Amino acid sequence: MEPTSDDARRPRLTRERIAEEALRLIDQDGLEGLSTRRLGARLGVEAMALYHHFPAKGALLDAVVERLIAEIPMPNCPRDGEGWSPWLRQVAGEYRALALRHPEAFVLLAGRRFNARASFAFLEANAQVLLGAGFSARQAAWIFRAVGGFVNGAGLALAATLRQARETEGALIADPAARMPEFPGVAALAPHLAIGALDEAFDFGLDLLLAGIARLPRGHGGRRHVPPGRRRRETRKAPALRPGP
Amino acid sequence: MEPTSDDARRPRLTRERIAEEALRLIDQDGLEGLSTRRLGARLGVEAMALYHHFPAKGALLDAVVERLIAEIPMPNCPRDGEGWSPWLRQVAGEYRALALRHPEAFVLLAGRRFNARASFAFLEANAQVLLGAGFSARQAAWIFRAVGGFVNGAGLALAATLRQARETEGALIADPAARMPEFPGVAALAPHLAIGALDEAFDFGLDLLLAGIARLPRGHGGRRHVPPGRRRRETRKAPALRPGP
DNA sequence: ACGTTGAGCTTTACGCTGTAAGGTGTCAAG
DNA sequence: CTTGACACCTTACAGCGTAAAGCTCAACGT
Repeated sequence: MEPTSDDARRPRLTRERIAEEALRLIDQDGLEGLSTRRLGARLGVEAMALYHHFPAKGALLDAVVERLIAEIPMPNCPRDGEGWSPWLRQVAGEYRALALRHPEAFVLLAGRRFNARASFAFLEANAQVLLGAGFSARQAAWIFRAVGGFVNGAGLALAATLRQARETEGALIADPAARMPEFPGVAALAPHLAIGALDEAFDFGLDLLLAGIARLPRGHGGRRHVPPGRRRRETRKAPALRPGP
Repeated sequence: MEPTSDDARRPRLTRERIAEEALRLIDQDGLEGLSTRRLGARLGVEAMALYHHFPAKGALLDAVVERLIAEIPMPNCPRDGEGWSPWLRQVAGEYRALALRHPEAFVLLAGRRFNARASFAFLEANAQVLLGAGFSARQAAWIFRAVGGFVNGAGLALAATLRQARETEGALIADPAARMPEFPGVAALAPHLAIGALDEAFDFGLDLLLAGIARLPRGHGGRRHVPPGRRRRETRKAPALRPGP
């Protein structure tokens, strides 16, 4: 089973090497630039060779997602009741850093369901911290969804902004107002939505969430969360279970 | 310039008709199922005919995004200082409803920068409401980013969940715990992350944000937002302006 | 020492994609 | 009737994901 033969010539293919080169290719040429043939060429191999390591391209993308998740350094989990907030803040920051480093690949993170182990391990660490802080399972799940949703959305917006900035490469950047006389409100907000203000906007949103979470009553029951405002008054959306059997 | 000729035979192509049929096709067969040829066939036309109405497929997708945005009913904008909260809640709910109705297309909304007029008009309405409520431009921009990020992320997660549920079509659904003995935390959260709990999780996150926003000091200056916790203590990420010109 | 095996990669091929280039038909204006 | 523009069609090309079969060669049982 050992290769031992032409290591000198070619370092042999592994899932890890493939996923890593795939990520590099995405970073360089965008998601649409990743094709089995081009990836194979970079690895010194024909396209079909990849299919001995992944059943389909989708599985390869899952591996790239896992590689991205693995890039997040996990700080040592606090077990006391108060460490959860800085912990969440740091993990959220690292997650966002992925969008900065890999704007072309970030949509994979935001758009695909966690499938692989590394992703579950990531989720597990978060769950442990929240449960350890005294939140109920229900609260922890909702907190994860809320923070996760925000971080995904903000990362996606950041990635899109970076991508667009790279495309228009120094061309007509911004032109904040004056270009849209009919949208004065947008013009007023524009400077604070520009690329330089993204950091602060992210911190703002995250602080909002964390402050709200800190104010939650801890309880393993977590019977029902009824916030300041009344429940939505319009007709509730159906829970969207599949219609037919 | 008027068609007036073979309306009986074929209703003529317009950008609107094309975008609408494209959305229907995406809803039915997924984003990857949208091809110029298949779309053309549905419209009773050859693929290349589309290129007389859109310069490229990307422009068509932008039109689909615009169509989606236009689907959001905009409630009459409040001009007083308190109406912003229910207004935001309703708009957020409608936005999320898009993810429910068009799970396959939602990634377009979350992943592409707003380009077209309708999208700007949407942004403008939000800006007007927030500015009218007494928030500074900076605050309004951050609020929009925070709520927008959350709503995009949550919608994406919802869409992914719906998509996955449709794929595994009644097959091994959920299997909440027992399948992963090494991830007890995840197993504990799983029931509250399942498809039936998504509504409540969304409301929870949104309430968190809205409550936090309501607590903001109104001010046109909005000099600096320094929340309960100290600023991020780790080294700040670079603002990510493009590196070299 | 020798045939067998099977992993790892290549070859070939198919149906699909987006779209560039140029052709065709129809209709309104002159 | 001629003209020209517009809307659509035809053809073609390079590239895509991947099914199926072939090649090469180290490792193994006998």
